[in-house]
Parts: sequence; C-alpha cells; structure tokens
Amino acid sequence: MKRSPKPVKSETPAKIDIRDVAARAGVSIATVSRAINRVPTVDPVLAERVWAAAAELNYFPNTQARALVSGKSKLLGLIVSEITNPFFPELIQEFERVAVERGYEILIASTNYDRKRMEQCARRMLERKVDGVAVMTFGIEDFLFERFAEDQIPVVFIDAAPERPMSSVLAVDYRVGINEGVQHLAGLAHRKIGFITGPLRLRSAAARKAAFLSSLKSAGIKADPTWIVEGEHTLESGRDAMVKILALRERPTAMMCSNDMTAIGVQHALFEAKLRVPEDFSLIGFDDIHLAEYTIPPLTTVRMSCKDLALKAVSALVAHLQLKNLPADAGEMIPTRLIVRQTTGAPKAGKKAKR
Amino acid sequence: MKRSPKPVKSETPAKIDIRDVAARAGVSIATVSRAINRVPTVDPVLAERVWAAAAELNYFPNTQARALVSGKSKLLGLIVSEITNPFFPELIQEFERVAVERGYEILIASTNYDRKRMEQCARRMLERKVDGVAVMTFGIEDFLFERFAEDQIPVVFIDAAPERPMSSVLAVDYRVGINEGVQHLAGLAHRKIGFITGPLRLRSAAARKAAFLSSLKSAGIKADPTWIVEGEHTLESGRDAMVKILALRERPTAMMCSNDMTAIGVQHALFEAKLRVPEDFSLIGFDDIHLAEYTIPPLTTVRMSCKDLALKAVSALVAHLQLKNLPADAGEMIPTRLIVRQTTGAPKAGKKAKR
DNA sequence: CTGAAAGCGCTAACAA
DNA sequence: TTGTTAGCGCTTTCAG
Repeated sequence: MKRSPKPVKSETPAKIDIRDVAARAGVSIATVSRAINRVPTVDPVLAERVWAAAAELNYFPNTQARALVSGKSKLLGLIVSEITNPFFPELIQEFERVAVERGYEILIASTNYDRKRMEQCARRMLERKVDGVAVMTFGIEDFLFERFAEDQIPVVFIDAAPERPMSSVLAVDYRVGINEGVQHLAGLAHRKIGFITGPLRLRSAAARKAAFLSSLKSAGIKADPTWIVEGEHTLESGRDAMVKILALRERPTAMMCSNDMTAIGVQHALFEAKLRVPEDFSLIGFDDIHLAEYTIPPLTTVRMSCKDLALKAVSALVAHLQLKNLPADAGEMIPTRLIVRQTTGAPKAGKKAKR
Repeated sequence: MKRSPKPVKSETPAKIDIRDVAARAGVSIATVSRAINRVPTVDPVLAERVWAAAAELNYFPNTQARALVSGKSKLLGLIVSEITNPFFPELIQEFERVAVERGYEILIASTNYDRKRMEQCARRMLERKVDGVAVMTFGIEDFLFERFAEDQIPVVFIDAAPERPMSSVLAVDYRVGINEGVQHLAGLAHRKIGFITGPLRLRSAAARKAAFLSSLKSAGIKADPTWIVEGEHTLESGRDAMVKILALRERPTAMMCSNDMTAIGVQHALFEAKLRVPEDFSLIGFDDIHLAEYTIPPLTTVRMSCKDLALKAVSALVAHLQLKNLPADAGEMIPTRLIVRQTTGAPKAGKKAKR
C-alpha cells in the first residue's frame, strides 16, 4: 500500500483537502464526508470533531470533485433573452436568491433574441452539466432542449413547453391584466387603441397580442390593424413604432405595449412629438418593472410578478430534481393585474363626444 | 397513466464519454484527449479521426472532470453590487461576451451593498474554484479577498485595490467627466450646484464626490454642504434626497448625481414638485446607462464606458492567468466624459445676469 | 507520436 | 456506526 509522498514543506498554502481534515479530526475521510454532508448516522461526537477541524483548517469541499462523483453539479442554468431589459435583472436577482438559498449556484446566459446564441447557451449549459435549466426567454426553439431530455435534465419554460418528461411550464395569465388595461382605457372613453407587440415569434409576445385582441373584442371595440405594430421589446423599437404610428393619417388615442421598455420608448417618441401624456395620449405598459414608477409621468402598466416567476421556476426545478418523476406542470397560473399610475387619462375632447 | 411502462433500453445515448470516442476512433483515450485539446504533436490523421468520432457521437468533455484534474475551472467570477441597477447588466453583458469568447464561463453574484452577502459571494466564488474574479462593486471589504491571494487566484478591482500579487486595478478617471459637467453648468451660469453622492463607504462614490468638490473649486464656486447629500445609488434615494433639498430654504439651481439611477429619482421628485427640467432646474447624472437617452427629458450625464470596464477586467484576469507573474496594474485609466442632452439649461432669470 | 497508468478530491458501496 | 476501497471522466507523466 502506497502513501502519497510527504508534500513539500509548509511553505505552500497547500490546498486543504478532505484528508487534512480527516487527519486533524482523527477519523477517516469517509467520516469527514458524511459529517460534512450531515448524514444523520454519524456519531455526534465525531461529527463535532470533524466540524471543528474543518473550521480550523478553513476547509470546504471541492465542488468539482463532488460533482464528478455524485453526478450533480448543484448548478442551475438561467437563460434570459436580454439582460439589459430591466425585467430580467429583477428576475435574476430573485432567482439567484432562491437558488442560493436552496444550495444551488446559477449560471446565467442571455440570448439577445439570437438563434445562434440560443444554441450556444444551451450548449454551455450542457457542458457545465447544470442540474436544471430555466428558459426565461418567453419561448423559442424548443428543439434545442432535446438533449436535456435525453440527459434527464429538468427544464422549465414559460407559457408553453414541449411535451416531454422532466420539463414543466410556468403559465402566465396574460388575459386578466391586459383585459383590465383595455377596460380601463375603454372606461376613460378611448375607442382608438393601438398595441405595440414584442417579437411575434416569441410565444409570450404572441400571447400578449392575442390577449389584447380578445380584450378589445369583448369591450366591443374594433381593432385597427394599422395601429398594431410589431416591436422588439426594446426602447428603440418602442420609439420607432410610435413614430410610425404618429405619422398615420388617423391616429389612435391610446397605446398598450407588450412590455415596459417599449412603453418608455413610446413616451420618448411622444415627448419628441411634443405630445403630452396623458392629456394628449394615453399609454399602458406591461411587466411593471421597478422603473415604471419613476418614468415621467409614472407609467400605468400591467404587473407580472417576476418574484413569482423566479420562485416558481426554481421550485419546479428543485421538485423535479427531488421527486425524480413527474409533476407535469407547475400549478396555478402566474397572475397579472393592472397598476394604474399617470399615463392614462380621458382622450382629448377634440371630436364627436362619445356619449 | 403512471410512468412509461417501457424502461429505456439500448436506445439511451448513455452518457458519451472519452472512452466511447476512443473506441470509435480506434485510438487510446490519451490520444482523444490530446486531439480534443489540440495538442500539436498529434498525428493529423488520427486527430481527424478523433474529431469525426467526437462529432458523430456528439461528444463534449466533462467540464468537472477536466477541472478536477487540471485545476482550472474555466470560470470567471463577477461580483456586482446591485444587478437591478441598469449599469450592471450592461457591464455583465459585455463581460459575458468577452469571457465566453475567451473560453470562460461566468459566475455572477450580487452583494446588494450588504456586508454579509459580500462575504457569501466571496465564498461562493472560492467554492466554485473560479480561475479569477472581477469585483465590480466599486470598492468595499478588500480583506475578504485574502484567501484569493493565498490560492493564487487573480482578482481585479475598480478604483483601488489592496497591494497584493495577482490582483490589479481598473482606475477610472472621474475627474475629467465630472469637471466637464461642472464647467458645463457654470457656463450656463449656474452657481448653486448640489450633489447627491452614492454610499460614501464605496470608494468610487467617495471619489466621485471628491471630483465634484475639486471641480467646483476650480470653477471658483463655493460648495454648500447642505446641497450635498448622501444617497445610495438608487431611484428611491435619489428621489428622497431631492425632496429633502427642495425643502431647503435656499435651493440650488442644479444638481449633479453620483449615478444615473439617482438622477432619474431626482427627475421624479422634480416632476412631483411640478418643477420643469431644465427650465426650472438642471440635472446631470453619471454612468450614461442606455436608458439615459430615453428619460424625459433625456438626461445629460457623464459617460463611463462599461464596455471598456468589462473588456479591461476580463483582459486583466486572463493576462494574469497566462503570464503567471505580475502585471501590476491595468494600463491607462478608464476615461469619462460629459454627454450633453436635455436636462441642463440656464437657471431661471431670477438673478443677476452673469457676464 | 501513442498508449498505459496514475491520480485530481470526493462519494458511495461494501466490509468490519 | 466507521473505515476501506473503487471509481467519477479526464489530463498528464512516463515508457514504448
């Protein structure tokens, strides 16, 4: 039986490992491992000694080694579409909090709505052997995640997910909040309401648009297609879309937007066009990012709780990890609701007085 | 329906590993390893075979195993103070881009200005065995990073760093941009200029304040301490600070802020107080986040390039990693400069006409 | 230039 | 309960 040769003098900080702890505590490495991992069958006295030794040596386990043998990396992937959209940092913050709380580290990647990058993200997650992934891009390219299914890695999606084991969906109830928005506008006597969508290949963007259309219908307002324009969920696209709409012969009196960034872009366009909000024009966003309270004037918007989203995402993942088999989907829907602030008001009198 | 009755058989791709590739290519695992890692001494023919086999099997190396044996995790840590401050996502995005480009994955943690969390962050980084860390919190608690020095893990700080091997500093030249701001205001005939600082225990916040004070002096303007209030680099603190200032008997005619979020908070307070910008009040931010162009009115601010910051941070880290020893600090300073938009104008006439 | 073999630090059978 | 031992998948001497 061999012994590893005595390491060089005490010069080097000499990477403390499990053996050092074992030696100091006078037990075997197996016992150290068990004590560290809080296996209940360890003699409390020994456990105590191990803990003390570990503390004195300032020891902590090598994650890589642990991951290699156990097969669990204790890493959760989080894929977002665009980290510079403030909605996502809020989501990330919460996700991180919950994940760390449950003993996971998180690996973030952003796709920037780019197909190539999405592929790369999936790959990076696979390479790092994440234990689970939350795909918070609001829906694209599911097929990229086939490999995850093969590897039995749980994935949580938003809005809709491929039928596959180990994957679940967080369903957002866009209807309610968006309908409240339309009703609010209608109550203010708006009849000409436009909508700036997100990228329509994203399921969530399509869903928001659909919710808008159906709300309009149930309010008895007819949709004017020229007032519905596709944006990209960015400041720029919001501004550009609004500029286009302002150039129309007949303008709407109010707009709803697929997210808050778009709405802020719209506010900017309105500002440039010297139109006052809400006197000349009403505006409703979506997401209720923290900033929405601080725009000028403060933005009326539909709130979707990113805390909820983050919490449910992590929970779903961890659930899958623990009870290996099947919870199919993640319970009730994520609610949305209107938050009225100051970008909505009655439309300008300048026309036939509606009732 | 319970679990699928059919237990998967030979169908399963059964975790492809280096051995499978070796077998398929008809070489030893050592050769596979070398080929994959592009060791130049491999027979091109064999290398080709290995590559082909790897591709066919859709193989990629297990990062954990690789990390375990090689000692390099190919992970770079990134510690930021507050991910919900839009400055940081912009920084992160760039950091991620550059890091991935150079073959590193990134581990993000945010401290929320909290001492405890900072400690936890450092620990998480250590546990995950990052190859290097960028501490972009603009300066606190250096001592937490002693362990990194012991473990020979390079660390890059902003503004100032402890004298230690394997660590470097990214120095920001706050002076220039802030001075331009003060000059700009002075040129507009403002004499009563206030400043909302960041948390002063942060070096960068202190540095910005100092830069403001010295700029004021060189403009021949005397600083009024009641117009200088400490904030926390957040929307709320900006608003609150401004509310306090507006309650003063004698008000300033212009404010500079330690960051853009603060300035946006100030805009909000001004809006609530029915003061117009820039007619009644001038305002300058700091950072030039993307959003600054979209506030109403668009924010005049001092730009600090986060792309620069990110690029230099990664570069410094990678440099340390490659040439094991000592480049001490990271070259020239990060510049700052004034971006004039629409929140600055001449103060209300109610005064002696300057010049 | 290639292959056999020795671990990296840890967990998990299996013994004791 | 605790210790012994066999790997986890890979890189890296060290012979051939």
